[in-house]
Amino acid sequence: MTTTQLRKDAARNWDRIVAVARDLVDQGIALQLNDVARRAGLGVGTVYRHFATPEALLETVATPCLETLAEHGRHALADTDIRRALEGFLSHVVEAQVADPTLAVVVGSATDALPRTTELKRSLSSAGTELLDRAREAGSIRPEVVAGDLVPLMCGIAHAVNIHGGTPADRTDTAHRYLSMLLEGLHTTPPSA
Amino acid sequence: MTTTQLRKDAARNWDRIVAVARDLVDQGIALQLNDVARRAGLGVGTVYRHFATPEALLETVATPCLETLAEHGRHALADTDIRRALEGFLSHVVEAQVADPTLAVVVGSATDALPRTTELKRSLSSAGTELLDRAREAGSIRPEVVAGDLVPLMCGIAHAVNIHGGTPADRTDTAHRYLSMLLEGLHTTPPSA
Amino acid sequence: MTTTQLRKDAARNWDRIVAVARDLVDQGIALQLNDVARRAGLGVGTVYRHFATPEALLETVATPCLETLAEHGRHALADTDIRRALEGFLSHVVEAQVADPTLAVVVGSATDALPRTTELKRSLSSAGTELLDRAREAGSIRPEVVAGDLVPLMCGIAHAVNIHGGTPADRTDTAHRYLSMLLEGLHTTPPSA
Amino acid sequence: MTTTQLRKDAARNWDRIVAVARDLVDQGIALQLNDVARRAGLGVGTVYRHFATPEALLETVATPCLETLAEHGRHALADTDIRRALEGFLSHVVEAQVADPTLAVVVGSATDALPRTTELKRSLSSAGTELLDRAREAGSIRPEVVAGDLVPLMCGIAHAVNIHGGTPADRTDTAHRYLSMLLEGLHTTPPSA
DNA sequence: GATGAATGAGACTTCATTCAT
DNA sequence: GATGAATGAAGTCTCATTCAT
Repeated sequence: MTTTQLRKDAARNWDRIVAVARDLVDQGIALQLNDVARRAGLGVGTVYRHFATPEALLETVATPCLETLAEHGRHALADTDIRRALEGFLSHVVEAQVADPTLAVVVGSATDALPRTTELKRSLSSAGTELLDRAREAGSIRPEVVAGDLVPLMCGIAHAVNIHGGTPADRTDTAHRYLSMLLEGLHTTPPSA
Repeated sequence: MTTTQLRKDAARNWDRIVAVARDLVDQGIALQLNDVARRAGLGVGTVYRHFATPEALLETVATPCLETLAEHGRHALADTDIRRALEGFLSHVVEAQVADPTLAVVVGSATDALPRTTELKRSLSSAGTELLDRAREAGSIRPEVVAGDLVPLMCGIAHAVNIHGGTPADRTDTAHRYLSMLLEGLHTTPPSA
Repeated sequence: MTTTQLRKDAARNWDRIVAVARDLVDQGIALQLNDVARRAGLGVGTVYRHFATPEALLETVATPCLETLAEHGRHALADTDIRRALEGFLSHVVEAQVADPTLAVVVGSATDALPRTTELKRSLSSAGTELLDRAREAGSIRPEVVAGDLVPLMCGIAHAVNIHGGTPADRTDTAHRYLSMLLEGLHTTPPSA
Repeated sequence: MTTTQLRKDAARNWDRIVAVARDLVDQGIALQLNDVARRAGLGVGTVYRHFATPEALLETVATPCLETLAEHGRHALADTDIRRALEGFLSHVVEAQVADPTLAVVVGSATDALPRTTELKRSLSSAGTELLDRAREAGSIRPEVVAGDLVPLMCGIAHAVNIHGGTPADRTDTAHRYLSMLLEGLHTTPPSA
């Protein structure tokens, strides 16, 4: 019950808008509320009523992914293998960012349009921080890496993958390669030592 | 003498346009030729005569930095310390990218507006490739890192630094930290081993 | 009722735009959507919403005349006097073209912006073709005149009248004179023989 | 000696400009003095010095054709076969107009940029008038056709041919067909009677 | 709530003409 | 005379947002 219950038709419109927006971002098309409205077969005003700004819509589109990632974070925190926990979590994050163009924007942005976004980003951050701190305390991570570096580094990898380009499968591969390079660098000793 | 030498007044305008553009990009303002013309106190047509597209102007603004980097590349190739050569070169590249917002765009773009840009980017690429190959052959770089990864990774670091934020000095620091993490990951053995 | 019916205010604007455009073409001023918007006291966007291109507006302005001509064509086809039918129809066409500058452009253009225009031009063409074929079969038209000549010849007469100039009344006279010369030439025997 | 003798280099430039302009009009490209200058490898100022307006250049390009036609007019006036004289002259005029896009514009225009153009147009007109008057007096032309109709009718035919379209050869054919239709209409009795 | 017409600032670009060199 | 850089008005078109229906 995060919000007032919408009337049934309003809810249907909300769903259509979000679905259309999801399609657009997946095709790499920038969100324009007019455009979204036209494609959804709705009036512009309706879209504006539901989403005051393009950012709000974008964040709404990104929310399910963020929720999934937050869920992964919670699972990772329950993992007793400290190293595997951190690496698995970061792996999920990078994979998601590479697969979903909205994440890079939302995660990298300093300001949020929706409280829910802020909440989810905080949840992700704190999971990452906790996992990193544990690893650092366990001596498997170099001490100069701090919590505030995680988000930038993940966004950096996503960006590097975008520059590198390729098919979706290539991109996932590249993302894992880059992440593993970075992890090498973060660790005090190579994992395969 | 109908060479590429500009008339004195035209050269003055060219300089003003580039200077204004440089100011704008340093302030993080997107280049718009109309806007540049107004701020430079020139007619729009004048700006268009010198720079057919915003991209051409942006690349012109970036050119001096690219030239400096290319020069560094040539120096690095003359260095007999293979590891120092590569690291020094990458360090310069990342520092420049972090200090100058135009570089990230120009280096990361798949297409160039000016032949000079293409030439410089190629020069940088080949220097990087050569340095990387030498290091790999010397056994100090993991074999899975290939030449095509250098540009994406440098852009990724620049992006990470932008997300991290901070004062210019902070940003330089962060860039070096991130680069050294990456280098750790690229190397077969830690440098301080 | 999401039909093509415009909202009342939108319809009022549509009418104003078309009226302004009609005034302009009657004064021999080329249609420019910006100009039309200014004169109609509307935003440019409004004009663009209604008419994507100057051509679409021009054709809309021409449409009523084309419809009247098409109607004449249908009447002429019902006339049992084959010669009178053809001559009356062409007379109407030439008179209209001379009185309305939009017709020459729309009729003479190889491409149409509006489907309605294409439809009307086709209707006119087929009426003309049918009337001409009947006359040729009746032996009153020289066999070398084919359907594809009608439109060019009508446009040619309109153009000749424009070159000749004069008051509107003069122009109508001239048009009839030129048409009757042409008809003399088309016929196998002079009508007054 | 219609003009002050040009310096040799100026004459060379003049020739180049006219040659380039001729090429352009033959390709159906509108004359723009900037464009002409660029293609001629000359400065805009040079073109402006020689031709104050695009019209002046266009008329200069058309001048040789007009002179040839005027010459034909003089020959026709010497022909004792009155009918052949008129038809031959008009045939030349129409053929020229169809082959050379500049003629339609220059002949159809009410105002001239160059005195030479006015002179040539007058010469053509008077030849046409004289030939027509002779034919009318000889009783072979309907009395209602007056001298002022010749230019409009020739332009009308040229325009009709343009609308009709086709290859250059087609166009010449069409022009002759249309002219012979018109001549049928102008004559009191068919020529083949 | 839903609709979509209206708005108008503002970006981009072209081009005829002038004038300093 | 020749050059071509500069000008800037004017046109085209887009789009985020508002508001009457």
